[in-house]
Amino acid sequence: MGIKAQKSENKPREKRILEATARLLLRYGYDKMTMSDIAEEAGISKGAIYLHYDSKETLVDALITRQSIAYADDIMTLLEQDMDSWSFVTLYQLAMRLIPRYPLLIGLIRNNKNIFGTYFQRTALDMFHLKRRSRPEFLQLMQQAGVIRADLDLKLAAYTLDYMAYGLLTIEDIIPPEEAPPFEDVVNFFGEILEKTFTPPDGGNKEAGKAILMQLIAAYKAQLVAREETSDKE
Amino acid sequence: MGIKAQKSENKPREKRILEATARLLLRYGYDKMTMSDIAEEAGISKGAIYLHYDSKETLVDALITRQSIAYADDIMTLLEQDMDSWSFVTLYQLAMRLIPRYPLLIGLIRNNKNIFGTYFQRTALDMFHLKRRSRPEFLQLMQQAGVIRADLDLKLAAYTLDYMAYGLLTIEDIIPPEEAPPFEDVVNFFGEILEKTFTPPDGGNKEAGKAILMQLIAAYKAQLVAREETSDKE
DNA sequence: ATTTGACCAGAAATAAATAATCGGTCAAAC
DNA sequence: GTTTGACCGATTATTTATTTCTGGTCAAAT
Repeated sequence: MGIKAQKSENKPREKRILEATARLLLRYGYDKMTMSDIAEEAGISKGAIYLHYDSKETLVDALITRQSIAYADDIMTLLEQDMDSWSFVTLYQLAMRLIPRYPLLIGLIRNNKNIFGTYFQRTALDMFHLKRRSRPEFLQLMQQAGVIRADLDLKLAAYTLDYMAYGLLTIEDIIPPEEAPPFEDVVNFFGEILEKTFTPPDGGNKEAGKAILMQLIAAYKAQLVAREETSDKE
Repeated sequence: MGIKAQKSENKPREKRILEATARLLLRYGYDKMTMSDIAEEAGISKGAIYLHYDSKETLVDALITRQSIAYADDIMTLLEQDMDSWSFVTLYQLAMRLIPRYPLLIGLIRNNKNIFGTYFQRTALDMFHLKRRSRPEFLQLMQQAGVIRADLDLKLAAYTLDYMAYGLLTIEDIIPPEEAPPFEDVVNFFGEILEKTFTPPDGGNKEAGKAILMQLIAAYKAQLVAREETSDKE
């Protein structure tokens, strides 16, 4: 494992391949998008793609990993900006506010067959951290730090966060976006709900909570980066 | 319109047809379920079905209407029982608590193609009140009665109720039910969230709110019954 | 008056044969 | 060392012909 011929180090080209793939995935979907399409969109030859990735599948794997990292980065950046007004809720609010920047990740979470088609049958989905849900263990750390109400059942809280987030991402199947209130407002109210329901009245030790949080996100990102670096097949 | 040959008044048989249809819809789905299947399951001949319904489509229309009425009845019954401990939230909590009794209605709300298949292409979906979402106008009445916080943006509130309910009904696509907390707990917590977020601190005039509510549900049910009675095609 | 089930035409499924496409390779070009 | 694109086997799509099935009807039976 890992002694496969190493891949090209031509980073700019790699980036263009990934960007082309992202565009075409959204436009055509996994099954209709051909490797030739990608090459053309990226302005290179088909063979060049295989200088970077072993297969169509691993290419999409890499794209997803890349976007997950970017998403985590986005969240961390804005979390740091929000240093002063931070609460436990900020993380979830940011996660919702920023996810529209990554329609592919939305497609992943939603199991959008239009976008991913047979890719879902080929790849072990749960390898992606994204597919995993809010972990009660994480909430427990937050609770111990005092930024989540002590009397909250954490499995219930995690489940609630999950279905709210999922509902927010899928409700467009029922309500056309043009009938929806501004997304910004929806996310703000979402945060208000969490604040009123999950946060203890006194607010808890916000600094401690935030420290733990940043640590966890950094660990998560490190995990993603590690996967990106061992992207050669076994 | 309406001068079509009137249908059989054999109510017990009608009921058995509808029950058979409900079972087979869930087992086979609309497209795989044949009229002969239904006849056999109901223990009658195929022709007998057409003594009650003009087509497969109107049969399913009728079934949905029937179940919608039953659902509304269930809610009203339990609302009346809850006379004393009532709050604005009770309605939504009951609606969620009772909906699992009506898997077909869940399928409708979710646009479950497994169950309804091509039926969705044939029928104007929005004829079903169920498909319509929380109406801000309804919330406005509740707000005027004082059982909803005065400072709440009602379009936002309606949208939030919608995506929460939708998320609750669809999250099983992501989280297998056996990993979920007891549904009863989830619904209770759902109610707690609404209570904390939507209800004014003083609780408002609950009697007034409840009176309006019962009136609206009765009107809704009357509308459904009316449709059931004019179920002959134009 | 009711109820049935054989029957019909159109729709849908199946099968077979053929054509087109695509993921991936690698000798040749650069 | 890099990059390319013609090429290959396998999968997938298209076409055509054939068969089966199904929603709906109605003359006959009850």
